[in-house]
Amino acid sequence: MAKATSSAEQKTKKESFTFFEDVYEVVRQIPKGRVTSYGAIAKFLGTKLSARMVGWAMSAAPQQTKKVPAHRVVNRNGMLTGKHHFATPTSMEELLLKEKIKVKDETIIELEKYFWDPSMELSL
DNA sequence: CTCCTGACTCAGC
DNA sequence: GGCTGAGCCAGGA
Repeated sequence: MAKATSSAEQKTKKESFTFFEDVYEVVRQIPKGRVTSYGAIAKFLGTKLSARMVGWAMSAAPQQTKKVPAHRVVNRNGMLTGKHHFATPTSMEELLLKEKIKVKDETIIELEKYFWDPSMELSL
């Protein structure tokens, strides 16, 4: 999908943050009660080899003007690896539980059931 | 400017 | 079957 920031994406300053916006945008499009992995987003953005960048971009998510449901983003195993980066280490789990997502021991149960692949959903 | 680290993932042992 | 190493890009010290 084309980004609406095409005009604001000019190289006036830096084009690096483009990657960040893409990540946030995808994450924002995650339906309620669904989750995705860094690798899925990374692959969707074409940086499949750098899933770290996705998670790293998430660390800057709260810095963004627009809120990003980073709690819906987990690692490939469904583990809430980034819960410690939230306001509280339990906020992520609680948010997921509110989404009717089963979380046990910092890990999402039946991840494939809640899994939401951007390259699949947004591609269709 | 160089080195290290990081919310990941895969391959190898 | 669990641990380690390497690859990825970007930013901070």
